[in-house]
Amino acid sequence: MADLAVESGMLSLDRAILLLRALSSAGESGLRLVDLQVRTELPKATVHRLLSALSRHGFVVRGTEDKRYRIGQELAFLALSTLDREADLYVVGMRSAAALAHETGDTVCLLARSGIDSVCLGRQFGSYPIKALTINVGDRRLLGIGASSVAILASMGAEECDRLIDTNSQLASRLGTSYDRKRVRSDIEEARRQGFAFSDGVFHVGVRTVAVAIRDFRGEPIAALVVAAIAERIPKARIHALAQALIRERKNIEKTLKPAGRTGQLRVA
Amino acid sequence: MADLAVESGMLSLDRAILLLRALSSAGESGLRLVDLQVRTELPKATVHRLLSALSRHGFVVRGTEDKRYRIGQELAFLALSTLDREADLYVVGMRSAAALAHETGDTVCLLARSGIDSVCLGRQFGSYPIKALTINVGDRRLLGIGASSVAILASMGAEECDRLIDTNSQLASRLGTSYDRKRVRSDIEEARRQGFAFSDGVFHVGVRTVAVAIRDFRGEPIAALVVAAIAERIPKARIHALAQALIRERKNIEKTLKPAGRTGQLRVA
DNA sequence: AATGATGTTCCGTTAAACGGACTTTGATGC
DNA sequence: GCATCAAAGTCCGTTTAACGGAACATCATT
Repeated sequence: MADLAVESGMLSLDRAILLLRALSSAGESGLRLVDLQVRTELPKATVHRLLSALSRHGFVVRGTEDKRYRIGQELAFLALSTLDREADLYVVGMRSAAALAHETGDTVCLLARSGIDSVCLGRQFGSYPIKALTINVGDRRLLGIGASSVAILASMGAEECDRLIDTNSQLASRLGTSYDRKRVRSDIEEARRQGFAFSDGVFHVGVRTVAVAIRDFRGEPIAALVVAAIAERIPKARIHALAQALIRERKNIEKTLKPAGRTGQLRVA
Repeated sequence: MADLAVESGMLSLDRAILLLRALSSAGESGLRLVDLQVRTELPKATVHRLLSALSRHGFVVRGTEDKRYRIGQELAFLALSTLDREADLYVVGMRSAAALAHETGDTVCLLARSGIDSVCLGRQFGSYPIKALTINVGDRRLLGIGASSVAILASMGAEECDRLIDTNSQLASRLGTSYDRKRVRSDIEEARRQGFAFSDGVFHVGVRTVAVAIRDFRGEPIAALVVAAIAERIPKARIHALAQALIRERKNIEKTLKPAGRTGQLRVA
């Protein structure tokens, strides 16, 4: 299973969560049993058994017409109770995102790290009429793809970073999507040197993005802020100004998050 | 474990979810290991083992200061991908809730059924200056407590209804909270006769509520709409008018939900 | 320092998950 | 209609990994 799972014990749970992650990445379109087989490298019977169990609890649902598996409502129901906690990543992050969107005129996204990928928590649009809609709320992307996840990789420990690149490139090759290790590594180098990540059309041609990672009190990256716009809006000369603005907001966020007693919680309201 | 778990196989997963449910009900304040022991009637070692596994994945977190367990962010991250689907319970339900709040001037909530309890999905306030804040978004309540969950119980099959009353009263007694089976049963009778549920100060004294259940295409109750206000606002004479309005919206919702191909999904936006 | 309550780890037992092989379903083509 | 293939679902003997009682550790309380 290419050690996508975490270390020790509670195997069935690990696998169940592996499936949920895969389904979550697939989003609205859902996945068939085979797809999940490929993605998780689990035997068919196992996938089937786990999906049945997850269905019973409403964590997974099957479409009535197309018989694809999708994330069920129960997950959201359980998560709702976490959605109105204060002083957490979402509230603080989105405040910064809004400020940046207003200031730059471009699209700003807040991403969180989640296992081997990043999730888009929210977006803010600036006033510039051509919006770069690179990512939707809830979208997941393997760490390594896009400036924001490069920024996240760049600010974590080298071992973990390497492990993730390995895992993700294997997974990507299994899925037939592209994941150029060398390129990812050099992007990370670059990001470490510069203090921010920059990407030019890796995901959508003609779109440039600048990103910084946000770290928790231990220094571990937990999220990222990214500004996106069409290439013409982000000429070389502007990159640094954007980076500065991002770094400023990063500082704000980290300062606000620091004294939080409990681990930062997501808020969507 | 008082058969809180569902039938067959995948025991560890069932138990893990049992824990998540308990933690979700507890909300912001979290729970200690012992509390979870009591709530789930699982042996200490088992609870501990499961919690460790859930922590590893971020489904559960422990406060850094107080060492209580709470629902982690990962659940919300996975659920985010379901949050922007169209034509689903949340969108449709909240539209009705808004209409009712506007029309009645009172507080209207949309609840969904989730296992042995109901979850508040959203609220809408009317113009009347004294708001009945009986429940917050994400709050869970055992089915049987409050008009909305009585409405839900009243429109499900008798066997399932009985089973739930048993399970919930046992659970309530374990937790030391009140759950009067006889009363619940007679409330349900009443609701069946009337076609809506009414309650007077069961949860908060001085607050009256009127509720109807919302059923899916199979006729199974999946949600409820409830109007809440201080007792003076809901004299006998007004109950029927409120019920009529609720029933009207219930029809709207059920009609809209019916043709939906995929199972209704939650949307929070 | 002692007591009680809560949290964590150990480890032998055994039931429960595992997964290879087989069966069923259903779509596509001749 | 029948044949063919892919995907989904089921069976069941094997073995592993979850289970949980008990011992140990930690923390709070007086």
